[in-house]
Amino acid sequence: MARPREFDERAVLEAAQGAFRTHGYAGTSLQQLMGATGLGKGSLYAAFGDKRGLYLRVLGDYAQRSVASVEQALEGPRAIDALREHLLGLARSSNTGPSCLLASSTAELAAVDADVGQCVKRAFREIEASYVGAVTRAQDEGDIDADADPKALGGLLLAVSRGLEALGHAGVPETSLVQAVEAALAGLPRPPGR
Amino acid sequence: MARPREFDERAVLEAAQGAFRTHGYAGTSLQQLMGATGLGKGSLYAAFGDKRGLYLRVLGDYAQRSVASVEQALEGPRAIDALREHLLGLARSSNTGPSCLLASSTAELAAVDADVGQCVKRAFREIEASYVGAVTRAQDEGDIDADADPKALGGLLLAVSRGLEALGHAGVPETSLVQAVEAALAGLPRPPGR
DNA sequence: GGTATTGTGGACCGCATGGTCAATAACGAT
DNA sequence: ATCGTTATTGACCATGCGGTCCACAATACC
Repeated sequence: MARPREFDERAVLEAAQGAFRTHGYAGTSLQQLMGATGLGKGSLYAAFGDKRGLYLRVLGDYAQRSVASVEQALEGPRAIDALREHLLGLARSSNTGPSCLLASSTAELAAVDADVGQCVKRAFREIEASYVGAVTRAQDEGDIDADADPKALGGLLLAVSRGLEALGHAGVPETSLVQAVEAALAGLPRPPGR
Repeated sequence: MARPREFDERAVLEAAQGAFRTHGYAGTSLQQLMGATGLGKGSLYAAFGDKRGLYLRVLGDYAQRSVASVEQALEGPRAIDALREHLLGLARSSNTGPSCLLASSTAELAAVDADVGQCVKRAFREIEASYVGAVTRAQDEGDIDADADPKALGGLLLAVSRGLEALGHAGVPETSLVQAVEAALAGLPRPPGR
């Protein structure tokens, strides 16, 4: 009952996400958020509490989608191929667009805001679990040595992926990142006797 | 001639560095900078122009030292051992202390401030060159397959190192990072027939 | 149609921000 | 001792900040 909202919450969160990704948390003013979302100050505060509340919502959304996106990308029939495509995709795309919110919130806030820290830590754990799962499948499929520790390899893949994001955003050329990905894949232990 | 400075510029830059590393660029106020450095507003502005000027000086210093630190760490007699120690050191230390200024400035400013972008890009290029050099030496010393592409492996090591920094700062446990480092080292191509 | 309820817009607030400036202090040179 | 030069201090400024609040609008319910 009563007056319904005039805005689509999803769209507002995405607009705010764009602003935060481009300027960081402290660097994004309420005016910018109002401009990006099209909402007035009152609506923004009524809906999300305050700037930090909005950020937390945006970050939560972003983390969830990031995790889901990795999970989905690694689903392909042949895990090793899915991994390759996924990492090459990261290498090719991390140059473009605003920075990953997981990366920027880690650098800017994780150490200083417990909620942010918890959110990104959890996201990374889940993404790592995806990588571990992919490695395990690749072992089952005979593409990675079954004696290798999937946890260690998953952790390595996570580190590489975060490195790609950082370097891409810093302007390291795409070809360089692609080569690094190829080297990482080449370093995955092959099954013996094949 | 004239009145000499009362402060040690090096000390001031390091104090400012601490503040910027902890709170980011936009998140650090002039009051905090004054408090950290012990300088008055006027002195700060007379010496460095403005907040951004101070940040650029701090970042430049930090980048230079970071590059030098990696170069020095990789100097050991046996390149492969130096690499291992260096990466393990990163894995163990990236949990502690405020974030790496290269990481935070990349996330917060590289895309939006050309000078910052240039500085971090250059730093990463130089660090990568150090890794490439270490790989080449390890090849000469018979610890890495001479047929491997040192550029690709150096790029991979750079990506791993940046990933370690990000994940450590996000609170990923040290043991996880150490395992990832071991996996990365284990994946470096061994020379044939040994 | 009236009313209760919720959403919206923007005026408004106190304050901290980044930045300027002029008065003053501390030196080197002569 | 004087003077020119530079460093330091902190008062001062305009502005934009995050946040609050209230009058008004739009709906659901009866």
